[in-house]
Amino acid sequence: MAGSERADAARNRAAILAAAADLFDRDGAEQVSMNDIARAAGVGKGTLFRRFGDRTALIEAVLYPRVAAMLTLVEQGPPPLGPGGEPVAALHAYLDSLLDFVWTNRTLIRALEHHGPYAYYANPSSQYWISELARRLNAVRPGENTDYLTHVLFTALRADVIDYLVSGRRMDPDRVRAGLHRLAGS
Amino acid sequence: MAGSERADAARNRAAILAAAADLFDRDGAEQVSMNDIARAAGVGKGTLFRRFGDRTALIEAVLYPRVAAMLTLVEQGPPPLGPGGEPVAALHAYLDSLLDFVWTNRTLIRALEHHGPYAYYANPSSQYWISELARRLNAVRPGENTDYLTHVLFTALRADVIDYLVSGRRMDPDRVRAGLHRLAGS
DNA sequence: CTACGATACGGACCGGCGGTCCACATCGGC
DNA sequence: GCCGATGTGGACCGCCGGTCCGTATCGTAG
Repeated sequence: MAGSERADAARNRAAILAAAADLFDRDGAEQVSMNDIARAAGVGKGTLFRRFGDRTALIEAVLYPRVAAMLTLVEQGPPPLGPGGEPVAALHAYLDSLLDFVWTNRTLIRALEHHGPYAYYANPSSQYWISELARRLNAVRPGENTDYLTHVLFTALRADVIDYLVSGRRMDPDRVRAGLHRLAGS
Repeated sequence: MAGSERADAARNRAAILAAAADLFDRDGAEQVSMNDIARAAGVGKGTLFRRFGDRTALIEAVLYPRVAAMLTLVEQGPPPLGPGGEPVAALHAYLDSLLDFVWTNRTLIRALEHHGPYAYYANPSSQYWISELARRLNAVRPGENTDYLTHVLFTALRADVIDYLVSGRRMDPDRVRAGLHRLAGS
């Protein structure tokens, strides 16, 4: 059957994704080598690269379902996060969700951030989060130039930044949240 | 002579620093291996590690004189950047200087940013820049809690962020500058 | 049930990295 | 000119991400 996946291949793909997710979440993505993942999945290294191409793609594949879940909430969920809500509430709900998402998946996202020059920003998901952020900011501040503010807010939502503030500086996550909302304006 | 450096050792140290600075500035620090530097300096790899310990320390050593120069201006130069100026002007002069410093040395600073979890923030220079920023912010906004704002501003001054905005997004550096000043408040 | 091409497998292998080690060379005070 | 302290350089180490290819497995056509 053309375009379809052999049964053993599908089994291995699932095993690799599960093993990678486990190891990444437990040890931090930067500490886990491709060999580690292959061994944990009970699979040869070649299989792993054949399925996913390279390390970055594997990380993105692990992250993908979590991105998709959040995307669904943003695009089709109930207000204020979903469409149809009042602009100020929509903006704040969006910031909260992003903050939560980044915090929960910080080890994976950090690994993407620290790969290549603009690799993280070039990621399609990032592009989407940024443009959606710009949209919601503009709805709250029509006419204003929110370009720079958009990027500052997005940068303040980087995993390494949040992680540094919360884990390194022991800043209360609610303080971070409040700071973000304050920057975004009422 | 105890504590002193043999003549050949001093010569090699200078050669290594010069070669490293050249290569880093020309090719971007992330592209340059320790072997490259050793070869360019006409020195064995062992010598390079004996002098500087590891890659991070070498990068810091290359950056050090530039940091020291800026430090002198901040601590002993004429107002508004140096001490004695009016608080608002002092803050804005400081932001401008930091922006300029980061942009000029972006390849070196990026290399530090992408090393270990909090390596960049743990760097003594960073600690100083941050605390000085907090001081000047507080002088302008007495009584307010400027903790989070301080870190957001400092993050907005990361080399990878500025580089992404200016080189990647083609944002006018003056726009970045204006945005920073706006965030810092009048 | 068999035969057979397409597909997938796994681990030896590759080049290059940061970092270490140590037999040997050089330096410089006496 | 002697000789211990200091410095040197490149072979070497373990590990990384990524590739290659002889072999095993799959699933279909007959």
